[in-house]
Amino acid sequence: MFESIKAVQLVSTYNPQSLEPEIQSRWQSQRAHSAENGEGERFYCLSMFPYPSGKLHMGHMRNYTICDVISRYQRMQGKKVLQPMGWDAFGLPAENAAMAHGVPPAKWTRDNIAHMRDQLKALGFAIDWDRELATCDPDYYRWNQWFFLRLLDRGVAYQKTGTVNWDPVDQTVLANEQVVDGRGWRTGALVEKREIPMYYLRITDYADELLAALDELEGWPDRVRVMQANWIGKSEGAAVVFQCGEHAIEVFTTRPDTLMGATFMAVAPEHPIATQAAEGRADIQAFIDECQQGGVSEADLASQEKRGIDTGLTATHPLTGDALPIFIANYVLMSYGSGAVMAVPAHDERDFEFARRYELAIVPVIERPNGEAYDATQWHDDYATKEGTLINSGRYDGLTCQQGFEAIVADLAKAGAGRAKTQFRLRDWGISRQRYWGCPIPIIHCPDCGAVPVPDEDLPVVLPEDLVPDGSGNPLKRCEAFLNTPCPRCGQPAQRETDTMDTFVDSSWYFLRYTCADNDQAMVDDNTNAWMPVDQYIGGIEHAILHLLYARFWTRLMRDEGLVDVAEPFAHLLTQGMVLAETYYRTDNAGRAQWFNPNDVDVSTDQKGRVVGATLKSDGQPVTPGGVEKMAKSKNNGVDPASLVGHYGADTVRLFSMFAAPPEQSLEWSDAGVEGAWRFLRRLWSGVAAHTEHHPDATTHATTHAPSSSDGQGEGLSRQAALDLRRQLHEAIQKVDDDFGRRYAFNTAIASLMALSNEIGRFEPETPQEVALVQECWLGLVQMIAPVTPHIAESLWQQLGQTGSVFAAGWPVCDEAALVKQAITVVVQVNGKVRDRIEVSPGLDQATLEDKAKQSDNVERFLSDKTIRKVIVVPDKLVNIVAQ
RNA sequence: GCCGGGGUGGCGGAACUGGUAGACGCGCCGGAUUCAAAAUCCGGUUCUGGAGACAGAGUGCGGGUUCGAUUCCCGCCCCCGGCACCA
Repeated sequence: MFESIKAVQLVSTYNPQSLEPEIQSRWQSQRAHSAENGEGERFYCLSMFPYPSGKLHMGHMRNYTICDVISRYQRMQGKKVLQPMGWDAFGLPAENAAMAHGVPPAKWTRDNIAHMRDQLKALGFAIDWDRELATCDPDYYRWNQWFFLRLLDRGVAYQKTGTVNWDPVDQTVLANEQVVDGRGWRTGALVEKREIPMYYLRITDYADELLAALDELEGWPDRVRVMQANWIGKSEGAAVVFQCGEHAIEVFTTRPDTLMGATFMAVAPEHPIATQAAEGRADIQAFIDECQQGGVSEADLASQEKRGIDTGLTATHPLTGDALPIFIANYVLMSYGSGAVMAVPAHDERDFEFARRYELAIVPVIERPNGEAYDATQWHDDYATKEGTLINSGRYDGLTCQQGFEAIVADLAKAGAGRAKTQFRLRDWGISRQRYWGCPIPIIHCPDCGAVPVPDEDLPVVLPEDLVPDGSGNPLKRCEAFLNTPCPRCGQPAQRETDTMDTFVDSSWYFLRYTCADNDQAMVDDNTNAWMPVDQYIGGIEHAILHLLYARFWTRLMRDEGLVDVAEPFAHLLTQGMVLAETYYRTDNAGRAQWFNPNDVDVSTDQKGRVVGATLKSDGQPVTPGGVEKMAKSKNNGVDPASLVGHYGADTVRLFSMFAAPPEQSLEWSDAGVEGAWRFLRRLWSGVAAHTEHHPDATTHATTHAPSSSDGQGEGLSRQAALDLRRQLHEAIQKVDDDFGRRYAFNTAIASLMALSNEIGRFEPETPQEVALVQECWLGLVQMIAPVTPHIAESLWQQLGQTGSVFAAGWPVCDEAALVKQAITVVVQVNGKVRDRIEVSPGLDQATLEDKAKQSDNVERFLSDKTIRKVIVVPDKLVNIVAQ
């Protein structure tokens, strides 16, 4: 026995560096991952496609491993699986790289794609590479342009002005990301808000449908549905008209019941009333100018100090006729509603703060639900109640909020000063970007004909790929060859639109294109309807709102154009968590932190394993742990998947990333944890090797299909240890099937496979039937681990005497008969505290269980001086004796 | 500021429908093997007290419901994601 194991170790060691490429080339030559394979039901398994930033990072690796495990599991269920891959290849980072290195974005992007494609292939994902696409290819983006023209025809796409960040030094539009503390990231200049003409898509026309359909998206996480619902933000309220001289100012309020408590109005700095008020008033103009500074992002606007200025103008309250002062306020957004609000400081927290600051009247018009007096010096959350009774509201006094709402809206309507109104928070989608590296908007500007659509036969409008941006505006504006073209309508010299499309346009329909990537005649075709909707979509939670909402919207636009049947593109959604790692730093003399990669740091622990210090490997001097953070360049805590794959092989890295955390939670990277995954695979390898060496005949009765109860497995077993092992195998089959197929709890599935592996290793077969059982166990284990670690599984499958691919073998079948237990453990509690555990046969009746529980010595000890009040019996589980 | 999520041993996590808190892995401690080390194998490992049997405490904090709460309810604290031009 001892010698045979020794021999096995000599002839057979786990060497993923040679094994994995060999298995991968076999898959490739057999076209194992083509979506054409398989007879069964279709299963479309999709990952959010990567931005080709340079090299694969851990977030990609995690995303695609989850997708691959699900794809391979579904394939083992006999389904015809589509798992495609592509590149979200337009975008800002390519322009930044171009500026830094003087290389055109196109070259940088395509080089990155080539490198990252190789990295993906080394990870052994079952991707159908025949369907690969990149959004920067004219073959792809021509359909963006073609469809945009359809949207223009239908009036879904239209032009209006929008606000952008303007860097006055570089004379360029900045992305929100490029505005740091209100200043341009390169120039440090104070950023200004600037209005420019842009193209928009009428997503607001679909607001109701996009909202209502969320209820039916049962395969989506609740949190994503809630976030989207709140983003769309449907609110029922009233439009109320205030007169200001000859101007009518319309505002929207969700609380018309508080109208009698309105004591002032506030308008956005860009509002026409503000512009009017600034005439001849330098102080007001100065305030407006100040508001024009800084970035346009809502986070910046909403978190800044609430400030305002009195315009000196007043508006007439539509019901009381009172003159309300009109303020310009920096917290009122021109882009939401009408850019003006009525302020009811007594019942709105922001208005309350503003009124306190500028000493404006605060008039409570709802009684506090708790009956206490209104305290105008301090905000209390119940001031925003909708459950009170109206006061100080003239003839509305005594009404409930709901009654007041209706009565006041009715009176406003009668007076022609308002009406009930539904308002959405959602705004139309601005798709114009003043950038080079994107899909050109197919418009030609003619001095006579205006904005003329490019005729379909002239598509695609091809983006020149040799330009290098320098940070000062869009290089397309200086590219004569692109710019100048005759007007398609009148033929005289005209210029192309130089704005490109938001990259969210590219990512709003790429999943449709995978189904027909080789079709050069149409955007989508019959294959699209055959594959759609996507059965399982996997990607980062950071896309919960924008990308996923735009994709839902765009799919509806294509439905309404008659191009696809479905409205909802993604039936099931899994939002994966981020990948984190420990950070280490030192602070230099200037107080700046210098960050060190975890790979370059040694950590020391005390006798109990607690971390007591960390030192830099290169100099042995201490570094400070900075906590666990998202892997990022700025904290230098990124771990490169490619180098880990080089060291341990893909299977180890895949196994660790699926084992260390459930997919929806953040995953903390740990080199020691990767070692653990590596050890497990080596034990698995040597366990199988020992079995096949020691029992070579066990593998000669090999089957080419999954073992199941109908094969007569399990017959002839009598030893309890053998029955227990077989039960553990079949419990694992049940558990892993549920974890992979329903729960997506890959971590617990792997845990039970590790436990099963430990049990097989402990078991020493004594009869030929028991050897057959061990063979059954190894086969089942290899099949079940295959979706996670496909390379080692293919190899072990063959070593166990099976022919063909483990993925063709299907999924092991649970034998219910094997699950039956002889004895179960029942917990006995006294007053809710566990005092004993008793072994009983299953299915015992309540009275017997209760008696057995009371006979326990330890239980008697706790009951000695007490009277039993009540006994709760949960059959096969627990007895709780309540005593005093 | 607004919307959403999270917080359990030294660490990652498990406990799926209110019923044994800590599966599995890492780390650490002890042992075997070794001239020695690495690797490997075996045992232990929530904390406190106890030689042990066992007892007490314990799931971010404070309260509540319940025979029983990591799980449900109320109030707080901290961390993370998104906020419409990063992708």
